Amino acid sequence: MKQHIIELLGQAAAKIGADLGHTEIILDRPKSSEHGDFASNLAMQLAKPLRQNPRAIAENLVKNLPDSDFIQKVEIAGAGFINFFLSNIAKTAIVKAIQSKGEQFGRHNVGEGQKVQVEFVSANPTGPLHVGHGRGAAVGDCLCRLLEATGWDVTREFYYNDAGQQIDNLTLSVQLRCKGIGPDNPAWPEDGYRGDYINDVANAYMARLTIDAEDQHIVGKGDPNNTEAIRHFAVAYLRREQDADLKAFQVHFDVYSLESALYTHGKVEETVQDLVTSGHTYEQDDALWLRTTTFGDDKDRVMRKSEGGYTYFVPDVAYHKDKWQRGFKRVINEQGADHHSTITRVRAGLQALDIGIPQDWPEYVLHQMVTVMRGGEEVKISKRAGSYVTLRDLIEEVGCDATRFFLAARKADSQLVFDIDIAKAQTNDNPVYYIQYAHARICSVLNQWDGDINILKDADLTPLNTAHEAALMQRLAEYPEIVKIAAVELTPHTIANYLKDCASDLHSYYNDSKFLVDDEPTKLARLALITATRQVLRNGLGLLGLSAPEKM
RNA sequence: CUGCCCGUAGCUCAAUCGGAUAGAGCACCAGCCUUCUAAGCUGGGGGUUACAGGUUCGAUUCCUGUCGGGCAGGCCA
Repeated sequence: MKQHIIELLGQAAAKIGADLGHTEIILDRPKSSEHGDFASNLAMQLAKPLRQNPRAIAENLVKNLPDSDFIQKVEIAGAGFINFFLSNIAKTAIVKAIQSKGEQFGRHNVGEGQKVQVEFVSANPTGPLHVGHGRGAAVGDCLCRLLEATGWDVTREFYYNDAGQQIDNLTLSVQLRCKGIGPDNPAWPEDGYRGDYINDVANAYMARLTIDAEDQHIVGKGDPNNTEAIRHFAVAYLRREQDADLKAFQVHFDVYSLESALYTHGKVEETVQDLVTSGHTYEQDDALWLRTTTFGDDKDRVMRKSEGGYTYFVPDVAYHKDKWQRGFKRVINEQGADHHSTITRVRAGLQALDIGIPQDWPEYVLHQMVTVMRGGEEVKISKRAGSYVTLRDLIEEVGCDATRFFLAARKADSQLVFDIDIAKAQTNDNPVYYIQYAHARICSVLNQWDGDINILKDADLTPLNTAHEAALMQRLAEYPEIVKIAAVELTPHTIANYLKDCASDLHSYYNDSKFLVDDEPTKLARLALITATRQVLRNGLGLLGLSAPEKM
C-alpha cells in the first residue's frame, strides 16, 4: 500500500515537472488519525529546488495525482503535508494479507540467506549468571530472532574465557575450599572468589561427582592437591550451571568457543606471528607491543608481557580472526557496556592483520547496567561477598517470560531498573501479561464461537467500519515495517513497544464492540479481524521469545 | 584529567532513523462487569524534553558548550 502511494506521488511529481533527483519520497504514518493514514512531506522537500511555496506545490501535486481505488480522499494540511485517507478496501486488505501469510506475516528477506554470527552472553565460567548476563541473553537472543525473521542465516555463539588469570583464581578458591579454608580465613587471597557456590563446587569435587556437560563427562578426583583436576572440574561444573540457566531462559547456542582451544590449536601463536610479520609490532621493556595507535587507539597495547604470557587482547584478536576465516562477513557482538573499551582494540588488532577485514567489523551492541530493586530498595551487588542477584533467582521468582520481557523491552544503551515487585505482579502493572492477555482473550472468543476458523478467510470485510476497527487495522499494517526497523537498527525493544500498542488497540476494541453478534456478516468480519490480530501478536511474541498463552 | 553511553510527567519508560497538539503504564481523582476473560476499558489533572547557543520551513532527535548520572582508562579479564 505504501509503495502504491509512493508511485502515485512519483507520477504526480513527474507531471508537474519536478526533478526528484536525490529526493526520496517519504511516507509517514501520522500520529493522529485526523491526519489520515499516510502523510508525505514531499511538497516541503521540493520547496527549495522549485522555489515555490510548499502549500502551492502540494496543491499542484494533489491536482495531478492519478485516481486510485485505494484512496478515499487526499487533504493538504499544515505547512504543506499531503495526507492520504485510505478507502475501506485498502484498509481491510491487511486482514487478508495476514490470513494468507500466517506465521510468515511480517517476515522479510533483506538478509537474503547471508551468514551472520551473533556472539552474546560469553560469561566467564567463574560463577553463576547474574542479571547483567540475563540482559545480554535476552537482547542477544531477540536480535537473533529478528535477524532470522529478516532472512539472515544466524549462528549463535558463546565464548568461554576458560584460560587466564581469573581461572587460576577460581581454581585456587575451590582448592582452598577443598582443604576447608574459607573466605574468613586470613590466608584467603584478596582476589579469590568468595561466593557460597565455590563451596558447592568443592564439595562436588571431593564427593567425586560426575559432571555431564555438552560433550564431556568430568569426574571429580577428590584430591585437593591435584590443581589441574580441580581446574577442569570447576570449569565444567560452572559451565553446566550456566547452561542450565540459559536453557531455562529459552536461550540456546549453536557454537561454544573456548579460549583454551585457541591456545591448544596454535591460533594465538599464529596471530602473534601474523602481527609481527605485518610490521605493526615492536619490542620495548622486554615486552611485545602492538602499535594500535595506528588504527585509532589512544595508546599502544602490550601483546606479550615481559614475563612471557599474552595479554587477554591477543586471544581476542585470534578469536575474531577465526570468526572471519569461518566466513562470517557479518558478526555482531552483544556485550555489557563495561567492556566498550575492547572495541577499538579488537578492531585495531584485526586491521593490523592486514587481511582485508573492514574497519567497522565486527559490529557491537552494548547494553548498559541493570539495577535491581526489591521492596523499593536497590539490591546491592557485592563482588567481595560474592552475593548478587542471579538469573536463576529471577527466573524462579518472576518467571521466564516476564524476565525476558523486562530485560529486552528497553533500549539497550540506557541503564535499566529491574523492579522485582513489578515484574512479579500478576496485575495490570505488568506489560507482559497485558500483551498475553490480549492474545488469550481472542482465543477465548474464538473458542466460544462454533464456526470453522477457515471460513473467515472468505469473510466479507466491508462491515469493518468503526474507528476502533480502523485503528486496529492500521496498527496491524504497521507490523512488517516495525520488524524491519527493529532488525536493521538492532533494537528488539521496538517490537515490545509495538506489541503493547497493538494489545491496547485490541483491548479498547474488545470493550467497545461485541464480536459474537447476531448479524452474521458483521460477526464474521470482526472474527476475521481479531484472528488476524491474534496472528500478529503471536508472531511478535515469538520474536521476543515469549509464549502466547491461549488461557490466562 | 581523557574517552564512550545516558539525561523526557512524582516513578518506570516511548516517540517509526528531522515532522503536525511530545505519548503509555504506575501513582492520584471520577466512572464502566445480569452481556465474548475487569490481568480489561473510558475520562481528568500532571512537561520550558537538564541548561545555553547553533544548523532550517520544522529539533526530544543533528552540531558545539555547560551541568548531572553511569561505565571504562594495568605488562588484569
